[in-house]
Amino acid sequence: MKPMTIKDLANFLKVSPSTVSRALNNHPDISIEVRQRVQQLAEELQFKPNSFAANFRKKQSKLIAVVLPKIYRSFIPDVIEGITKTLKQNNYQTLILLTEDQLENEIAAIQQCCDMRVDGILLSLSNQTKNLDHLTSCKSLGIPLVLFDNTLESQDFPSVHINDAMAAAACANYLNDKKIKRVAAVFGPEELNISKNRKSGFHKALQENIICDICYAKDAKAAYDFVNEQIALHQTAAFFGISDEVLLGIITAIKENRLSKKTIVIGFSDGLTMPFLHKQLHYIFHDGKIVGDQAAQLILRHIEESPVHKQDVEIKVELFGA
Amino acid sequence: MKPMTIKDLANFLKVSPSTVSRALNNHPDISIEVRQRVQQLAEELQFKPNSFAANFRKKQSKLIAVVLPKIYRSFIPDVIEGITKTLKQNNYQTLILLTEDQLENEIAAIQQCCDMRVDGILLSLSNQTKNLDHLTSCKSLGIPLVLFDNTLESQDFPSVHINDAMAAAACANYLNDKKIKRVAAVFGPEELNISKNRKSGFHKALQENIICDICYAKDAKAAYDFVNEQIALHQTAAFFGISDEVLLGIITAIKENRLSKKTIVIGFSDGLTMPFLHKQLHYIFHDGKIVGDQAAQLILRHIEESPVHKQDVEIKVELFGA
DNA sequence: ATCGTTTGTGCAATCGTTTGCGCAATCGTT
DNA sequence: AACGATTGCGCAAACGATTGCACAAACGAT
Repeated sequence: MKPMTIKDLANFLKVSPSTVSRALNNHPDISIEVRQRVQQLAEELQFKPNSFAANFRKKQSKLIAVVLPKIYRSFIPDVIEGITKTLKQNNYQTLILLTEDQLENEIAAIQQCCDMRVDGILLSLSNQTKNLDHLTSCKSLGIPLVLFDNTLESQDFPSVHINDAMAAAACANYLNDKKIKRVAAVFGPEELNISKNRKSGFHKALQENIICDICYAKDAKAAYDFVNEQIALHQTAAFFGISDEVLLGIITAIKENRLSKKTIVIGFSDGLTMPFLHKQLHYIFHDGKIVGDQAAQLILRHIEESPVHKQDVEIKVELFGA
Repeated sequence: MKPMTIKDLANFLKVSPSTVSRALNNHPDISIEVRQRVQQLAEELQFKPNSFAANFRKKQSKLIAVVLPKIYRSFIPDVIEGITKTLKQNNYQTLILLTEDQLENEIAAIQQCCDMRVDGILLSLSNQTKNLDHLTSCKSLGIPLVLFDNTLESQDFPSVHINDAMAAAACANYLNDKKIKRVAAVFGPEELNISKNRKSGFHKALQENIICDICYAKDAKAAYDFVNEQIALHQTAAFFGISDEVLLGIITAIKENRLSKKTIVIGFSDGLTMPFLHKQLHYIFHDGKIVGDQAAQLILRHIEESPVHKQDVEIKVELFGA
């Protein structure tokens, strides 16, 4: 048997389809009594309007696409959680497209989003992405887009992220206060904007008399090797790690060297695994849920109040730890 | 200016809209020449058919919903990666709905999926879910659904997961061979089917003369506390952990007790963080990508070849480690 | 009683693609 | 040459909800 339509409901109630439609949408033109009668019957019969038809007519999908490189083990899961939660509350659904850090996939994903007429796009750039040329189609189609996490400065698209430079500076200042002589700093892939910003913030704040060895680690293993090396060479006793991934390498290395007690470790973390693993960890609590929530709110604002002036969101962070 | 339609293209090419539509869809009724002319112009003008209209007409969304409790730090990210990759290759997009382990959210999510007419649903049960009654609407609407990871036996819906009992038995056998006297086994939340299956498999295989202390840990901290306790009480030197989460607790505890070298740790892991953290770890490699890929393939089969006979997929796993 | 308003409802067009069916033109067979 | 089969394309009717507009009824004010 065919699914019910608005017409069926209308025939049954002896009103016109338009009335049913309006009643269901709480249109003020319809009298309270009729509205209730319609809604009640719809409820009883479990009638669900065909969303294809509605989307088609209204030209909106109630879909927001989240385009990102990969669902890493930390941070991103929280971001997605934050996004879906906020979107759901506003009757939007979340679409996930992964780019695997390939620019071509990112381009294809954006194209895909445009083709399927999503109502908005949340984008975290691949680390191959050097400019925003591939986003022109969004712009011309009028699809709102906000950048989050790994972003690029842009006139056209707002972004949401923490103030990486300032947060990294806070870490540097902590180390300054500890009067250390030397620190080993581990960043992520060099091309990532996050790496760049955190690195420059860190360096600007770090006192000049502190020697700083640096490394761009693509994964925990690379950080681990670097740390072992540094310990062997300089008995380094202070480490800065840009992410949970590299902190894992750092912490594993100092534990294996039996140095966990006397070593300072500081960095960026989502506050779960790493602080548990190493109780003395000091960290900038980088809360993905907030980033996700803010990004979602921003895109919703752009969807609903058409031309909003471009405005970035900068999330405040704090230094936590023992 | 309005976006182009098939009609515009048709007028321009002096053919009928139906011809354009068929040409674009490579319908064999259309001659090669016409087909090429149409496709070429479409390409040049960057014409994209309105997917709302197409979906509406064809009654399909090309959307698969993935409904799951939460994006934990391990395993699930891989599952999602596997799912999206396979679906994308088949021109489907992935929708994420999180239930936060609440049955009511799960019910609402399923309802939502039905309302928006997704083409299929991949569901990992919340741990409050004791039966599959809320899935009847999918059944009656004919929306294919496959269960994955945390599942329940069902006549109606196929499922994909590893053979938990057998994998846990493999761990037990490893311990049998090591001639240990005592083992502490840490499971996840008691109500999880995964916990139940792994536990019973483990116990059935474990030799009777081995003393086994068990614990249901809701997180790493609980596992950690339990392990510390066990070490204090019995100098336990063998541990079994059901997931990366509890393994983190176990490993952290034995490291803090300076026991990492002489202690056997075995369990289920996604093969990333934990084996890195503890090089001596033995683990059942529980690959989320494969689970995701298989689940996606299964749902696609159900969508495309209408009534497929119900058939579960059991993924083979192996014991890895030092 | 008459003439604006307001209020509530229905009519019918519309969104853009797909698809069943009809129909010419072409082809192959005897 | 005549006839059925095939090929290639167009016509027009869907799909089901939304919405601008028309319009009747009810109302209030003069």
